[in-house]
Amino acid sequence: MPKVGMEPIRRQQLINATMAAIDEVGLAEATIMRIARHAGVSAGIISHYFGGKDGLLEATMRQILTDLSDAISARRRALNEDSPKAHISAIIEGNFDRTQVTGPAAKTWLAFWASSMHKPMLQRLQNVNDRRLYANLCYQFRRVLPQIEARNAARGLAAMIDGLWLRGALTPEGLDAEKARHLALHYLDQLLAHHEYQHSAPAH
Amino acid sequence: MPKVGMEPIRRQQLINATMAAIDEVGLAEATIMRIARHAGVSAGIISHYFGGKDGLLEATMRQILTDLSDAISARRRALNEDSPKAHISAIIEGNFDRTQVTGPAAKTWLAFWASSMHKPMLQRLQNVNDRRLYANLCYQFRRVLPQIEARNAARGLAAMIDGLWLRGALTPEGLDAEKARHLALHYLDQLLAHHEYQHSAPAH
DNA sequence: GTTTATTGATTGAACGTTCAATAAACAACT
DNA sequence: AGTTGTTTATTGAACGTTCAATCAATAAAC
Repeated sequence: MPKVGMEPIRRQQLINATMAAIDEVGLAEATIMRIARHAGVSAGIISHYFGGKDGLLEATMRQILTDLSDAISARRRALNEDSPKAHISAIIEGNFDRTQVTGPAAKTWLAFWASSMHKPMLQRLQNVNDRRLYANLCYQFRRVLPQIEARNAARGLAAMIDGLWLRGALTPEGLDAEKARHLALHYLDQLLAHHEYQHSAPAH
Repeated sequence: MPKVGMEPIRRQQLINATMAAIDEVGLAEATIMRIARHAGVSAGIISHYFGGKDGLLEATMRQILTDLSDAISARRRALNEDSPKAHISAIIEGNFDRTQVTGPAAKTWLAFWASSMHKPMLQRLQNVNDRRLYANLCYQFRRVLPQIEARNAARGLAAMIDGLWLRGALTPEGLDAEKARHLALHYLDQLLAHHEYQHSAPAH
């Protein structure tokens, strides 16, 4: 049933099928036959469009990172104030975006995370994304905190976000996005309140 | 070279070899032969002592969890005060114990974490350990905070600890235990300070 | 001589990749 | 409008590899 212009459609189908398969049986048992069956195509097509299994996995991780990045950017662009707290809140809420946090994406994310320890290409992707998050947080915190404190705040908040993700992916019920958001935002309040206190009541 | 009473020695050798192999090439490529070579024995011995690869992996995860538990228990037993803060600090410091945080153990830990999403036995082990940590934190926080706040504090601190672990396992340089401890303890101070403030200066 | 410990070749299953075959869609030409 | 040739899309069987598990053989210790 070949039609022209199938490439972008098939690529997307196969990426989605990859996440579905990983969600279902894990990365170790996500064979190309299982992924192909999920997408309703034959196994051979994967090598045709992605050059092999590794290419498909890389493309899948790329998409997850892009989606996350987009979710954060969209929220930051929609802000109507420019305060550090508003920006950081947007970053937090983007990280717990529905599309990111739900089922397949979250488990695939964690699977790639573990896998990236020993696959240079995945490690590179993960590293770039990580540094960007850290740099953004650092920049915003720096506007209201001394450098050392800003770096610690950025490290702490990044760890908190990742930890909530991790625990969300592991619990069978999935991540409670609302609770996670609340905990992260509360922590952010504490990080910033510490500053407010220093500056609004310095004589203490 | 068979001597009698080799069983406990071989079991420990193979468990250590498993962590070394996972640290070296990751869980996916930690084959029976590679693990056996690390331990300086033949491949067949693994099935002999552990009934198969799965048995060895389960025993390895069990040991990591036991070591972690012991590190925490030892620090709590060594306390000379009974305050919630002292107990929770001991839990934090136990989690960032040297033997836990260094190289092989940390990467193996994360690998099992990801793997436990789809292997019921590993999931069970991870779940038991998780609930114990949460219950302990909850109990200590409950001594100085209202129940809802205590639960949130426990969830937040658990997420922070896991997040720091996760990021430590992923960075090529390994986890900076000192920084991690500092961030977690600082967060703990904030969680408790919030309470102190409410109770020691209620008229404010 | 029996038990305990260990080896390593063998087996069978599973996987990713390749490629010749096939078929629909399109283009050119009558 | 119909025929023919070319391109694009897809299949699935065959191939070679890799792995975990098995087990008969072996050797030290008792």
